[in-house]
Amino acid sequence: MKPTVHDIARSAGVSLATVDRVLNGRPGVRSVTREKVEQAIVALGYVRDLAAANLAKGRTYSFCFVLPANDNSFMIRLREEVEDAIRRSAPERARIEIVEVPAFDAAALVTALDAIRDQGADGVALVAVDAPEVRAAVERLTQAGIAVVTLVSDLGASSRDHYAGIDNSAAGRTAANLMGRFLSKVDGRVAILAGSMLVRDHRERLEGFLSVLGEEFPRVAILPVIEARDDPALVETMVREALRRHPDIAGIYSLGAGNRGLIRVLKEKGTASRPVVIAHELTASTREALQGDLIDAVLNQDPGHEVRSAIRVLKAKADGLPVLAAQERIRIDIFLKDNLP
Amino acid sequence: MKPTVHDIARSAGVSLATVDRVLNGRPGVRSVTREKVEQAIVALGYVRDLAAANLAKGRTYSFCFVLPANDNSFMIRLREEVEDAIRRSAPERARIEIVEVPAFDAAALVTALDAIRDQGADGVALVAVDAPEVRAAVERLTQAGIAVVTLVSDLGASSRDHYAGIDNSAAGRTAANLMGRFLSKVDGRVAILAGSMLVRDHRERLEGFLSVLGEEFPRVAILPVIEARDDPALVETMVREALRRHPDIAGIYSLGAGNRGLIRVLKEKGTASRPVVIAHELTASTREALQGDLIDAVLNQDPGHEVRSAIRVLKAKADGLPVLAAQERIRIDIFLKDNLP
DNA sequence: CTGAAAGCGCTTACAG
DNA sequence: CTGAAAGCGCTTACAG
Repeated sequence: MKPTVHDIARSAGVSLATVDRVLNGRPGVRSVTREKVEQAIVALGYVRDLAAANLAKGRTYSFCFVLPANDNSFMIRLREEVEDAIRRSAPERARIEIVEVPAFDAAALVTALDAIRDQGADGVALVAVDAPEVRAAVERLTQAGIAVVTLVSDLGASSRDHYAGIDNSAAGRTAANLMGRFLSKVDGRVAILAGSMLVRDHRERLEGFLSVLGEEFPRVAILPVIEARDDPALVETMVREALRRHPDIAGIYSLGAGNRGLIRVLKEKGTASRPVVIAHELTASTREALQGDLIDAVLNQDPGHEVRSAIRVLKAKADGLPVLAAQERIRIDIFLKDNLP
Repeated sequence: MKPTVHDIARSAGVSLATVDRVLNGRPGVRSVTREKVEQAIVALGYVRDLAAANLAKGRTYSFCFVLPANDNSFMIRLREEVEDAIRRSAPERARIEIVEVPAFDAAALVTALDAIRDQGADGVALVAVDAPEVRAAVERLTQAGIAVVTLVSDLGASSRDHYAGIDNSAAGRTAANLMGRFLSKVDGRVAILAGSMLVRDHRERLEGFLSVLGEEFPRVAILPVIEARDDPALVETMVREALRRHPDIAGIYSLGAGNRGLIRVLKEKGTASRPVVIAHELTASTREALQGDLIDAVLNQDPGHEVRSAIRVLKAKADGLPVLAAQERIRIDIFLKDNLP
């Protein structure tokens, strides 16, 4: 039988309360007593039953997800995944709330984070806007003992406990590698479509893409980055304009959201004469475009995994437990039309 | 406050024991009583605390992993992941055992499965050899109320509860798509390297590869499949021989294991004059080959995810709980040298 | 600094 | 068919 606190108490000749004090590193135990208990613990090979502990504590976790009120498909999915988690969280003694803030708005994000700190919570997950004032607000949260996980987009050099998202620089490099190999002519021109350089994920993808393309496919020319705020309508206009001005565009790397707009333009061009296209995030529209041969590859991050991972990490932090790095690494999915889930 | 069994008992005017009987669908409750309780349950919006239930039951899960005694890197990793899980399983009231059986040996697998059924267990995970007698043994397990999960390689049309592995047909199709696009000449010759046609995963990869290559890259010629039993030494000999007989091989798809042998041959040829190579499973050697430009892409399944997923599913089945399909889908990782983890 | 007792939410003999 | 009581492994006031 697995040893319990009773076994330790008996073996060390102390009471349950004392065992508990030692187990939880609480003060008020003479060091001789503490040592006796510690010896019993290793001698018996005791490992504590966390479920029982949490039950006794009546512990219920309280987490908050701060999400941008962005209406692109990816953010909508992300919100749905959090809502699903909320539905499942009832039996797991966790209370999860969603707070929406305007997209790409550091000030609003800071206000929301400070409000959470004032209310109190065990942990916060946020899609970070990469700005000094956000860094400072996160610092205030961690100072207050609240665990912080960045979601989807990270915050550079901050005190957040964990980042639940993909390596965006690797994603950019991967996109460049595929783009270079998929281009039929070695010396085409490539257009890059981004949302905003205010968020770190877009900046990192861009950087990664440019570096690999520059090193390994030096004859490919790159047009100035098109910044379309992840807005389908704006994307559509700007891509149309770019293709008009540069009819020889051989490839498009869409590293942000709003791909619906891009796909409308591609559809007009037709499968045969469209450029090579690599986009991010598998949504209803990119999936359809992949199947309809309008897009060549989609790099994806799984919002369900990100949300579940963020919650697992917040729980582990709240319990003071280590996180299983391998389990929490969010992978870059590469989808061709052949491996769509 | 979340309602508990006490609240239901009070609200329905019955005892805890009766509430428990209704909750767990146990017999011996008059239907009037049962209905009173059921009404209270919905009225209060009760949801049971599984952790507390398991604690009270003193439930401890007993699972068994049946793994092939294969010494390729992938199987070694898989075993290590199970061992890690065993280490972590102590606090989670689960007892997990590993049983080793000779690789590609249906009879030995059947013997092992029947032994487990006789001993008793809550669930079994096995790397299936796709044979009728294995199917029958699995049937006997599920008949005995033991949950069965196939791991890495599935068992066609069987009564297994779940498959924790990738879609191998999609993996083969994806490999073909990449191969077709990566080949510099549209009309090269491609060699295929497999382990054994006795395991379903290899057969499915082959099928998927051939179908996409045939449809989308019809001018690519395919050489007869080389079957090398996942054995590095054998792989080395056979690949060397193939390259000697067909010096014009432009691509190699290695859909099984034993890639160390393949990589030795590639190293001799040198980065510049080697064929396009797509392989499976990220191991120390394929990783190094990817970084050293000896391999172009590696399709991977994450053994850690597969093992953890198998355990989650076995637990859910043992508890009679639904599995979260989205969470348990094992993805095909595509690694280029740019997105290595 | 230490311990006896009650309790977390559920289940399980046992008695009636 | 139904209920009172004890217990799962841990924690928490409270008393000393």
